[in-house]
Amino acid sequence: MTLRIYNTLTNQKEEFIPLDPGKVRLYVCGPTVYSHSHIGHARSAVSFDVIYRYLKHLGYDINYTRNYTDIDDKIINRANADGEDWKVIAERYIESFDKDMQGLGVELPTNRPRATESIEKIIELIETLISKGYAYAVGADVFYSVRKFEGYGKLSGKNIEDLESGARVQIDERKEDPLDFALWKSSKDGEPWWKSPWGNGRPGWHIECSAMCLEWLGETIDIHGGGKDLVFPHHENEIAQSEAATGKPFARNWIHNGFVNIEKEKMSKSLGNILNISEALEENSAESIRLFLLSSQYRSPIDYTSETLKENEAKAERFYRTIKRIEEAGASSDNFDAESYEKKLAHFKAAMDDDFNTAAAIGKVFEEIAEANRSLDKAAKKGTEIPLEELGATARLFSEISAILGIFAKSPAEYFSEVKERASIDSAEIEKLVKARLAARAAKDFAKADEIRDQLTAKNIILEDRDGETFWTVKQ
RNA sequence: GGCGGCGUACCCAAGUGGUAAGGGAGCAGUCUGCAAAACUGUCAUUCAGCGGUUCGAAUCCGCUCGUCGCCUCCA
Repeated sequence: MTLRIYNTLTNQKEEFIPLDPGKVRLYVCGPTVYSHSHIGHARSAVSFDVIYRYLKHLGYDINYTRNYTDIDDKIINRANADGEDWKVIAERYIESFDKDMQGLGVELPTNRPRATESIEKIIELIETLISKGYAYAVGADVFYSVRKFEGYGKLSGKNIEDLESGARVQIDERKEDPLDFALWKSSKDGEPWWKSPWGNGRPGWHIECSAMCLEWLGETIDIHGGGKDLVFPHHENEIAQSEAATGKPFARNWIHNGFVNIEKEKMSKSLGNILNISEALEENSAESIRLFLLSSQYRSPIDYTSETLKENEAKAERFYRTIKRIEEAGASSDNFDAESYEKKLAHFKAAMDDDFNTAAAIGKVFEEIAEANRSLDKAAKKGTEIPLEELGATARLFSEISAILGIFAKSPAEYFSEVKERASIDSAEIEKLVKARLAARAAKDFAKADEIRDQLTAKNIILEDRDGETFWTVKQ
C-alpha cells in the first residue's frame, strides 16, 4: 500500500515520496490573528491534524510547522478601530485560536512560529530577491517583479496575460507592473515597524510564509497546505518568492482543503453568517464537529447545517453505544485476534492511503460497528460463546483509528456524561425517576412505569431497559 | 470576461473502466409488559441531460443544462 496525495501543482493524485526517506516536512498556513477563528479554520486545522497523525502512524519522522501571521494590515486595522495595541490584538487571538484547537482535539504542530519572530529572515530573503533582480525598492517599499519569475501561475493554472486583463486591483503608481506585489511595506505614522535597509516598515502578506518555511523546514519541503482560497495569490506568490531566492523547488506537494458553507451559503462578513469555532463548540460536541468535518473528503466543499451536525451526533452515539456493548461483553483491545485486526486495519488504511479519504475510512468503521453488533446479537440469541478475540480486534482497531482521526477516543461513560452535561440535565433528578420506574416495573405496575417514562420523554430522556437495569441518555 | 471544481436515492456521502460503500430519515419484521437500542428485510436496473469511445462507463471524450469557487482580504 502506498500513500497517494492529490497535488494542486499537477492536478492529480500522486504517490507520496518524501525528499528524504522516512522524513516529512509539512508546512501549513495558519491564521492571521485579528479575530476569533471560524469553522473554516477548524476544517483546515482538523484536515491537516489528521494528515499529520496519519503520516505519524505510517512511521514518518515528521516536522509539522504551522505559523501564526501576527503582523498584517487586518491586525493593524483592528487595532486602530478598537483603539488597542496591535500586539495585544495578536496575542489575544493567538490564545483564542489555541483554545479553539484544544477544544477540537487538534494536536499541537511541531513548531508554531510567529511572523514577527522571523523579521530578520524576511529581510534577508528580500535582500536576496533584490540582488537577484526579482524585486525592486521604491522608497521604503519593496515589490516583487512577477514577470521576472518564469513559472508564475503554475500552481493556480493562471497565465499572466489573463491576470493582467482581469485585474481588479487598484493601480499602485509605484509598481512597475500592476501584478507586482509588496514584499515590504513602509510604515505610516502610528503603525508598527521594524528597521530595514529600505526604511522602517513591515513585511508584506506573502513573504512571511516563505521565510518561516525556510527557517523551520529548509529550502524544499514535502507538503505545503492551506485552504483552497490560498492557492491564488498567496501560495502562488510564496512559490515565486522562494524559488526565485533559492533556485530550488519550494514544495513538492500542495494540499488544499475545501470550504465550509453555512446553510448553503458562503460564510462572509456581509452575510453576517460567520460561525466561530467557540460558538460551534457550544452547540455541538467536539466529537460531532470533527466527525462532520471528516465525513467528507477534505477537498470537497461541505455544508454546515444544524441538521447535519445532529446526524453526526447520532453517528457518534451509535459508535459509543457499540463500544459500550463490546466492553460490557468483556472484550478488550488487550486480547485480540491479530490476523483479524491486521485485516481490518488494512481496509481502513486503504481508504486513508487514497488521498486521506476519511469519509470512506469512517464508512469502514461503521461496517465494523454493524459486524460487532451482529455477532453480539447472535451470541445472545443462540446462547453461544461471545467471540472475545474477534471483538477485541475490533476494539483494537477502533483505538488505533481514534488516534488517527482524533474521534471516538473517549470512554463511553465519558461520552454519555458529556452529552448530559451539554443538555444541562439534572442527573440526580432523572436517576430518581428512573429508580421509581424500575420499582414500578418490578411490581408490574406498568401504568405507573409508563407514566414516569412519559414524564422523562418530555424532558428529552430516552430509556433503555436491559437485564433489570435501565440505561438512560439524552435524545440528540 | 478569464480559470477551475462539482452535479450519485428523501437528506448527507464513498466509489474515477468490470457492473452502485457507509450514515441519517421512512416502511415492515425480530426482540420487548410496552418502548428504546440492536439486528433483519425494504429503500438508485441507476449515477444532471444528450451523444461518442469500449466487450463493458457513474467512472474516459464532446456538447448542453444547473451549481459553486477563484481572479480583491479570506481557511
